[in-house]
Amino acid sequence: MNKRTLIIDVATNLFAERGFDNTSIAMICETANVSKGLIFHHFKSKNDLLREIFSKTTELMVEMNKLPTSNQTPHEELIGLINSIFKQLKADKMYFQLNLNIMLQPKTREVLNDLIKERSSFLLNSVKSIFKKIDSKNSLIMSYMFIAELDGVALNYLCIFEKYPLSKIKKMLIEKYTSK
Amino acid sequence: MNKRTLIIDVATNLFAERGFDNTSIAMICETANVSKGLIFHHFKSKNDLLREIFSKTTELMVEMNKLPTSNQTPHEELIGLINSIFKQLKADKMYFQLNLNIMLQPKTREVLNDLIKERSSFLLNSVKSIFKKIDSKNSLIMSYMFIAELDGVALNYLCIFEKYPLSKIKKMLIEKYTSK
Amino acid sequence: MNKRTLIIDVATNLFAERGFDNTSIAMICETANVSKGLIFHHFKSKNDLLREIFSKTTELMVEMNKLPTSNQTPHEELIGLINSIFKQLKADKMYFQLNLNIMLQPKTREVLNDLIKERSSFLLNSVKSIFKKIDSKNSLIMSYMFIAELDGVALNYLCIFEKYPLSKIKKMLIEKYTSK
Amino acid sequence: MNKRTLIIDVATNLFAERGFDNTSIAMICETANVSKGLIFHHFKSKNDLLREIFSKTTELMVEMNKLPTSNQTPHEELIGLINSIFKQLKADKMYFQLNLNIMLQPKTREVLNDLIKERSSFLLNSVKSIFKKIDSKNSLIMSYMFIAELDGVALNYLCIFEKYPLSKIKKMLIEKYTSK
DNA sequence: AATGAATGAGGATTCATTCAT
DNA sequence: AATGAATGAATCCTCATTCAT
Repeated sequence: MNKRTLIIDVATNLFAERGFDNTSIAMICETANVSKGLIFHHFKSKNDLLREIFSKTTELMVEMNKLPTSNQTPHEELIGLINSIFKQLKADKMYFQLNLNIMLQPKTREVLNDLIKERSSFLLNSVKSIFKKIDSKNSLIMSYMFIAELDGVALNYLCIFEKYPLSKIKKMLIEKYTSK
Repeated sequence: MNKRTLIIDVATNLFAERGFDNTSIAMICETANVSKGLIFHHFKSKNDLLREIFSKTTELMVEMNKLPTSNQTPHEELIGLINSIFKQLKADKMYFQLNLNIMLQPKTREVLNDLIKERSSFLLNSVKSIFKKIDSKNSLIMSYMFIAELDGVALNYLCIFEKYPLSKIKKMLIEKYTSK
Repeated sequence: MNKRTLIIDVATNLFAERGFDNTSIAMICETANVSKGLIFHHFKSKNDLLREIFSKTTELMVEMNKLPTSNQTPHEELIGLINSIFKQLKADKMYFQLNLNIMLQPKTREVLNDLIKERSSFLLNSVKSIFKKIDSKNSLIMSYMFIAELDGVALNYLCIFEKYPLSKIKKMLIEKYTSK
Repeated sequence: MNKRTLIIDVATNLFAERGFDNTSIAMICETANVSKGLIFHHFKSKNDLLREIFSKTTELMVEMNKLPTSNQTPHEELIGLINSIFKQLKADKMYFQLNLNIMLQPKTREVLNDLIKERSSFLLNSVKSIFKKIDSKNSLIMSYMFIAELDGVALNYLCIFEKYPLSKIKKMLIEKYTSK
């Protein structure tokens, strides 16, 4: 594996597990078995490394949204979206936590400002393009609400409640967006 | 004003504006015009100061929930809750951000672990006691969903979207919980 | 018990157990259940407290040497001295360690300089007055040797060897100073 | 000269002159003209630096004991040992004081615990292997006594008496171990 | 005699980053 | 591409001491 990629991988995991501020370059070096020099050879700074990681995730999200949904009804599309998000939520807890984390911390927020805007407007548009087919007049507000629901569930599941009834919540959401 | 209280006040503001990790003790001292020693005289550590701040907020939330709602229908109670939360959300943006922030960062999360559990279970029970009067069978899951919606809105409003249609969202939520 | 005495007692124990530098005034306060102010009311400084403690020990040693030995031979006197020192060595390990400790550390050494000289010359004279009765010509050098032996045994017993054959060493010394 | 070695050298001198606790990292930096960072780049901690220094001394002692003594009688070996120790005692007063000092202070003692045991058992065995050739039955106790005498003399010379008759003491010891 | 708030200097350690090789 | 020595500012925290009450 390419050492540059290795560094990104290791850093992503450590940032997710320990937080950005609480992960030192030295720690990344030890875990990845590379020298400090190499990290600064590949990335301009620690912030730069974070930006790269954030971008990668955005790219992945964009990619996922390109999947063909041509012969699905908008409702089916929403269900598909819900399913895939809940699946990931379970699989990559840490990863989600990292993404919330760095968007909420003032310091990292500033560093990622442009990338956050870019990603969130992409997300909003993706969802809106589905809701438009259902109710073109209220599509914007319904998209905001849809995203809020999913983010809220993620937040509560990941960081607040101990025994979160994730599947029941999912069922409830699916029902809601099937019938409506 | 008591210097101890002053320190808490100043620290709360700085933590909210700059994040916990990115606020040094020195910065708190300068802002509050007290010596470093005094902070450690009153608080065992920086973490301890954070815990005190977090606890204070919880106390405030508990206090707010004690307000008499005896002659309200459960639906009216929910509307009241939504209204008060949206009002605060607008008034104390930074404060909400701090609370999300420290619950999401692994390091602070660990420090506050017990207090987070305590607060969230109190919150869940408060909401559940309202939903029980509406639909006792599904009260738990409906409470989780209600909290997720509010948290999601807060998250999106505070940290993700730039021009968030907060009042429209509020109206939508109130409608939802009025009719049902 | 007088609080002044209490402070001396507590400080002595802590200094012995943890070393002078590694014992903070705060720690003494907690252990003795007195305020910081009180310590500085009774003692000019931490160093002053140490001097008082050191002096107390010297006084004790002087006191012990006043015991009547009128009808003993000089050899019997030496045996008595050896016995009493070994007895104390076993009983007050920590206390001996403290005394060695503060005489060896440059910082505390300086603080106690005059008191150390005072004590050691008293000790030397005490021992010499015994040896004079045995061999007046070599009494000085024999006294130095005698003290070195006892100090060396104490040092090795207290701080260096794990299973020190203290009683065998004692027997050997007693034999040596009986026959000669 | 290698900077790592320089740091060890400077630290050794300062620890000896001022005591471990009373020597700050900053002081070492100034004296050695290196940055604080470099010290922590080469040594995990201040304690780690102390351990390294202590180990070095032990190594030196082990090395010295490897000198060929094949055609010497055991008595000659003892005399040689006494001579070399008294020579060093005069030459490296500070160094000896440091070694006594750190073994007596509870805090440093704990840090060096394993190394102290290692060194002292090596020393005991070295001496014992000589005494075995003289009096195999009492070799252990005689070794303990021999070490106690030397340590006691060192202690008294270095830290207690002002005008110590070192050469007379040495002569006395040599006589004792020649005739016996 | 006794308290505890308040200070400020100094402590070890961490860390992102640079640079010569 | 890769190393690791070297830096210096910043960080949390400790501590003896003072002072008003």
